[in-house]
Amino acid sequence: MSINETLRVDDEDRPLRADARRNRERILESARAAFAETGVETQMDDVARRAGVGVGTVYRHFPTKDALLTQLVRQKFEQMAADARASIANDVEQFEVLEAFLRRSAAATAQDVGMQFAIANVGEEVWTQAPVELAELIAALGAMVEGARRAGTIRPDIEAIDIGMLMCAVCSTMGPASEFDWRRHLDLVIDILRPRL
Amino acid sequence: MSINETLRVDDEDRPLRADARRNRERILESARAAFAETGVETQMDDVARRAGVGVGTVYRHFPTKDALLTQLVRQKFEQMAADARASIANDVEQFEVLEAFLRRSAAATAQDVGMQFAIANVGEEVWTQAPVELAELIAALGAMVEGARRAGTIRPDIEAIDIGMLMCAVCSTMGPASEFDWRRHLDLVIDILRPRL
Amino acid sequence: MSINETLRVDDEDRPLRADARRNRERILESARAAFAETGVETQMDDVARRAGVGVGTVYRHFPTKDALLTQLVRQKFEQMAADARASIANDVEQFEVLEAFLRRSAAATAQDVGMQFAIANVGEEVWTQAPVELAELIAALGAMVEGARRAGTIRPDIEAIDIGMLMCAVCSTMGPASEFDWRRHLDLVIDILRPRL
Amino acid sequence: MSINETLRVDDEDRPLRADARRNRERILESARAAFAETGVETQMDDVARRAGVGVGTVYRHFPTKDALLTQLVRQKFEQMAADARASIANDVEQFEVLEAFLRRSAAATAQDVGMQFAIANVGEEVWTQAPVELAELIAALGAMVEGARRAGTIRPDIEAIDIGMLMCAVCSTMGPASEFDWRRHLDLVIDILRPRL
DNA sequence: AATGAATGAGGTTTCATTCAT
DNA sequence: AATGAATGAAACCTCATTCAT
Repeated sequence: MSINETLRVDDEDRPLRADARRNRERILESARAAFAETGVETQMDDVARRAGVGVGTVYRHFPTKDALLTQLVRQKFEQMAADARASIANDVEQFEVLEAFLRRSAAATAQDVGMQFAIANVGEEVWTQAPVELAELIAALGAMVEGARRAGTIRPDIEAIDIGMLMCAVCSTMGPASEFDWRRHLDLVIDILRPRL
Repeated sequence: MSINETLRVDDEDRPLRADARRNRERILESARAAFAETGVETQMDDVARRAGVGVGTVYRHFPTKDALLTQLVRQKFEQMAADARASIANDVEQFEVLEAFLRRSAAATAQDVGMQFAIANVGEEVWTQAPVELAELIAALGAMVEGARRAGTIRPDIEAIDIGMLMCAVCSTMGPASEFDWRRHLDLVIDILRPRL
Repeated sequence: MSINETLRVDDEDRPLRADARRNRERILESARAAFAETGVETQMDDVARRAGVGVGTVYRHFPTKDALLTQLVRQKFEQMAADARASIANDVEQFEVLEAFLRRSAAATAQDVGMQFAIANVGEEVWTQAPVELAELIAALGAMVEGARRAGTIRPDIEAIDIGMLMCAVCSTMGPASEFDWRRHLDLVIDILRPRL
Repeated sequence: MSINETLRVDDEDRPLRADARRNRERILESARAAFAETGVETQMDDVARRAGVGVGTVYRHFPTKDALLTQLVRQKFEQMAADARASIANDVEQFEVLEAFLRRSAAATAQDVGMQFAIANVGEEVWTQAPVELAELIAALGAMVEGARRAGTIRPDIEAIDIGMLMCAVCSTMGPASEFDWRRHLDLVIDILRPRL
């Protein structure tokens, strides 16, 4: 969670009281778990129960079920972006950095497919609800791509947004009942990224 | 739609009365449109209204909202499988056949993304609900892959199921609010399929 | 079924065509079985299916579910009345005739409790729907009571209607899940009827 | 209503908030009235409207229409059992106590026949849904029977369960449209209970 | 600030009855 | 006369959200 996040409520500018902040964390945590298990149809009461608070409290922090879900999405992208930025710092060959990042991210998502699908089911608007975090992620990916391109280790026409798209695609084949093998999918995708000999 | 489909009800062996068959068609057609527009939360009453029949009639033909959705899925796969089979008949280079099929299918799905997402939102079980149609589609793809492999025009480790997976992935990036360009996605995917030089 | 019954439809004065009469019989028979098994919530479609006719045909014969049930009630009382009348003919001690009749009727009803409860659940109006048949039954019981009273073998203040009431009461304790032993109930009832020493 | 009842929710161990308890009472009261008037087909919305609450509130207190009905049954038996126990306390001749109890109970039920029939129509399972309360009632009746038997004022083979059965029978002849005179029925029943001279 | 009871619009499904074939 | 497809008014129940305590 970003520095911004821990210090401020969504719309107001007052920092949260310590207990309120703790509640907020617990709610987000419970929501993540709940949506992961039950999918979008998870009920707000469930989230509240898991967090050990009343529904009212959940609503005090997130005015809407959608708002809660959105926050979850934001966090996810934020974490990925942070991870991506951190990777770049390490001074190694950039394609390898990128590949490692993709494998790490995919594995992480696979841990949490329920959540992933819950998010997807909200509808497309999710993307538009976390524009900042998404932009940051794309930026970080852009840096990797740039580095790799200079080193000639990536297919030259690949852009950062392509990477995002392909990752999303890989995640889309992860469902628990999925007939598909997302690791195979990821391998193929990484192959696309390599420059043709 | 198969011959079976148009002539018989699911469970019984009597052909449907002419008017009943017409209604059934209209319901399916309306459902397709409705789900495309409104997504899974489309209400049965809406479907009925669009089809110009009472809800009861919808329920007479499809005992459950899920059953209706399932039938839609079945039809979709059936159509794709039919298309795929028809393509093979034509005696041309098999990779080209495959590529053309993929472009056609993707374009068709793009016309109907709402439906696509409605289906996805039912949950993963969809796959298991149209096993026959799916198997037929995979079989047809298998024939193309086989032909192309013999001709050396496809990456040799590609299997029919990979094609299915990649197509699903492409479709998953189609959403109306999607930031992504599925045509680009498809191009990349087709590139994966080609043999490395 | 009375002579009246077999020759005429409820409201009209034309005799039924042979096949129509056969259908009517089958519907009544099926209805009896269906209500016995499933209780009042039996659906008209079920009755039709059992009878091997369409719902429309059921409705042609009985304008209403209630009408069908009513007819069943009528038949039941008619049969009992017929049985009662027949018993009297035999020239034996009248209390014994009565007792035998009660035991026979109760046993018969016990065979068919489902039907019995279906009838009860229609609501009280049932009584008012078969006034003629009921009156005939009461009349027959009256004859027995009269005979027994003259012989001094029945408690003198007992009237025919009391017998009807007590029989109904016995039947009400017959339910399949009933904790009660209706045979015991019947024994007690018969004891009431005897004159106090 | 037992002390338990008024202080606690069915499944949990927390006492109800004052307003919730009040609502619960009102719902039960309204339900009693509604079922009395309209019978089993009374709709949950009606109950809610009468109680001046939303349907949701009714469902919060009683998860099912059946659960609501069951609670009504429970209360009824509980009240009768309480009445029976209280009667015993008074130190008079036990047959008279029993007779008075029967007359009181019958009269009370007669006030509320609709309810009585609503209950009956749920199906036989009602008995099994209030086993505790029923057992308590039978126990109390047992005490009376025992006392009377020792005093020789009751027919010696009568058991408590017989009393229960006969009471049910009397109630079954109470319907508003009933041709029968339940007071007469009750008189006859009480006569059975007396010892033969 | 937190709680959880209350709300009630709506969603799916049923089934007695009608009516075109 | 018979058929069974169509109808659509309910019925029950859910759950996001509000609001009194």
